[in-house]
Amino acid sequence: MPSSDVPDPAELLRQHGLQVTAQRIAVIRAVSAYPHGTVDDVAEAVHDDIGSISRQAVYDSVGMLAEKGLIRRIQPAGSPARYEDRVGDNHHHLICRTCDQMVDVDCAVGYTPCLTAADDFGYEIDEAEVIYWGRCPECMAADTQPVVQ
Amino acid sequence: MPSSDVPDPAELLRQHGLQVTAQRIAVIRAVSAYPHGTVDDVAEAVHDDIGSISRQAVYDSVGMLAEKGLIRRIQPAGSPARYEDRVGDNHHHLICRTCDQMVDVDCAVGYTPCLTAADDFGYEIDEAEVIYWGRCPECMAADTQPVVQ
DNA sequence: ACAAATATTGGAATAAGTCCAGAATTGATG
DNA sequence: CATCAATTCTGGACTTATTCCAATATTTGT
Repeated sequence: MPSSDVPDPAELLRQHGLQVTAQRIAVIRAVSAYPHGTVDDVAEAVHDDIGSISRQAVYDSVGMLAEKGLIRRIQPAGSPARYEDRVGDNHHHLICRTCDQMVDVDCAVGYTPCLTAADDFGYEIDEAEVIYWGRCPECMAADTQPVVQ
Repeated sequence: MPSSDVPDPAELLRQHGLQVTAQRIAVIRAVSAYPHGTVDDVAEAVHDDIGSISRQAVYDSVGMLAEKGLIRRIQPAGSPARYEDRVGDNHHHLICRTCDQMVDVDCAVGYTPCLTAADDFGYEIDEAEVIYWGRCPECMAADTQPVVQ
């Protein structure tokens, strides 16, 4: 992707009424570089990028960015919150139960909600979150290796 | 449901090779009485039932019961782990983003996985977890009340 | 340059879950 | 019924993830 296609983080922040700070720019870059990263992953990447950042600032930044729709917050069962910059296509995730590896899976519909509940109980449903669980090829291969007696 | 239809917790435990203890029986009863309860909810219910139980014993019990398929562990984004005794029908959940109220939604298929990923990446998929997010009727009504200036 | 508003810092605190040694209980066995 | 091994429970300590908070720093508009 040509660098001209990568939106300027500072511009993104301004467009959404957010103050531009070095920390926020670094957080955006970190989330882009490491999809599905945790706050710790992001903090580490930011540390490598601009030298240092408080955990509070990471929490504040990802929270604000997610609220504005600039990044997406996901949190599969048993996981801390994770962040990705692939937004707007309602893609799903496929996660290995053994090694926790996660891959993106396109949504057949492409927007929310992509499923209809059998009964909506009068709720105004805005999203059908889908997570596919299973085992990745590597863990399947490792699991079925013959046991040496 | 006639009480004869309610499986005896002790018998359930024995059938699954688990030792029968007062704590485990009380945990099973608590999860049945309070679907979608957290460990704290269960501990409180058990406390009312048999007087006392350690948090560790609650964690151990629900963990073991879930492993054996006697109860189900769910953990929507932003929530601690929750437990329910409605197992085997792959039902989904509908959660209010405002008040966190959760209701069960029947699965159109009734067994896992109930959806097919656009690309399975060679994974062996055993479940498509679906969570519907939105706002419940009460929160919708409260939100659209005219603002008195 | 200045000042208000916002953001960051660096801790303290809370919530959720795990680890652990010792005590208690369960259930098989004789 | 007594005994004992295995398992479970207890009551803390500990870890991870996230939030709270006062003081300080930075951004941005004037």
